[in-house]
Amino acid sequence: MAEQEFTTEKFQKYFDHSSLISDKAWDIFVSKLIRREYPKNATILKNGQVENFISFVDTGIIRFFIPNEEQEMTFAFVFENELMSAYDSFLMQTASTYAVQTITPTVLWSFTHKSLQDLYQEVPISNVIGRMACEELYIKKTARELSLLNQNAQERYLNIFAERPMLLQQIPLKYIASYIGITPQALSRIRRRIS
Amino acid sequence: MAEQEFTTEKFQKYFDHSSLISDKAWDIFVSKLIRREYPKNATILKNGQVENFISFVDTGIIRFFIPNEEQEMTFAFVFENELMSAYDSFLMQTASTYAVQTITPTVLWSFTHKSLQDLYQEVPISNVIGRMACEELYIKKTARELSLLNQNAQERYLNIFAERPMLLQQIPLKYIASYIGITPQALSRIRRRIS
DNA sequence: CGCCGAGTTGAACTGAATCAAGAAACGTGG
DNA sequence: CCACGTTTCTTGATTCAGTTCAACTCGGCG
Repeated sequence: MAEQEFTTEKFQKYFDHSSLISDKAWDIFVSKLIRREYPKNATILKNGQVENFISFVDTGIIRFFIPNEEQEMTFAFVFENELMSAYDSFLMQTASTYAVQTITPTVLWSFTHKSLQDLYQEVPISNVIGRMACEELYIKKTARELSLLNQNAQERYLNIFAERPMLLQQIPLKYIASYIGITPQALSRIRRRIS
Repeated sequence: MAEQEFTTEKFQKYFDHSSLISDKAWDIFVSKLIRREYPKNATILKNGQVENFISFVDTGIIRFFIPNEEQEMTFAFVFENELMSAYDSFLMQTASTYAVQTITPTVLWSFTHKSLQDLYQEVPISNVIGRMACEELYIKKTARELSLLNQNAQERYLNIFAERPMLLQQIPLKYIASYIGITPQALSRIRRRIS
């Protein structure tokens, strides 16, 4: 099997820190997993397409953005050991309003929509996957909403910096700027002020 | 049964617009529903408490806010025919970082955390409830994130106004201001400019 | 009747946008 | 491996939306 040439170790650690899931269930999970690999700056999902996957990021950095506006807007980053999906598109199986792209070379372990539905039927405990995806994505969005409401740009930048000091160096400033909600110029000035 | 004195009609319409759910399943659903009623300005959930419910708003307007900061911040409104929960607290069963309060007299139909877990076991289709809650809440948050990122205060106000012209009149301006992310003074000026 | 919170209005200030131009880094082809 | 062009980042000057502080109005309620 293709899967066995690569390790799903990180994936398993992520989902089963408390070892609730039997070996048998794991075998089924893993049999449905698809390994996807991308170089840097590769498009994972175009806006207008329907998201077909919930993916675990084994390696790499990914960004979500809205293109075609006068200037595109990056509104999310996903890092190693996190779940990733254009979740609203995935849930409703409707066209995504945003696009997804790699920033660095990326390896994903993905469930398709169909295989996840199958899993829900076959292996009740696989609900943890759907639930954890929802939890992770929802909690992140809540945190972000609050950050956008009651922090200013500099505070937001310092926060990201505190959480991901080194990863940040791999992300172009203009993406970070639009994520923070300011222009690249403004972010450049903030950076100078800090150092 | 207490439930039968009141009508769960709106609730049923909301969940079953395509009549997928059998009468039998509905009976089980309804048997687990708890009716909760509040006057205006009543506290539904204090920050620090664990959210025990996913609720359907039959009647009323509710706000979510973060208290105890120098000035509290309202970050969400929920209206009639929508689902409502301090969902991150509910999912993880951890203390909520925010509080929930009624703005107008309110009637909720609520599932407890426990009864929802039971339902998942007994009635497979009840997953639609969890999924629809997640969908609704997630999609709302996504829309809001984008609004906070690429609209200014005036655009955000006009949007709410377009979506909920009359409901808005029932919500104190200061709540709307903090929801939009500006001061009441600034919102007052925006209003004048518009009319 | 007077108080109090909510909303309005004004003036000074500030953080970030915009416009513009230069410096540094990056990739591609010769 | 260098030279070139393109993109990214920095810096400056100006403008603007929204904050802050302060005073005043209005409506509801004791």
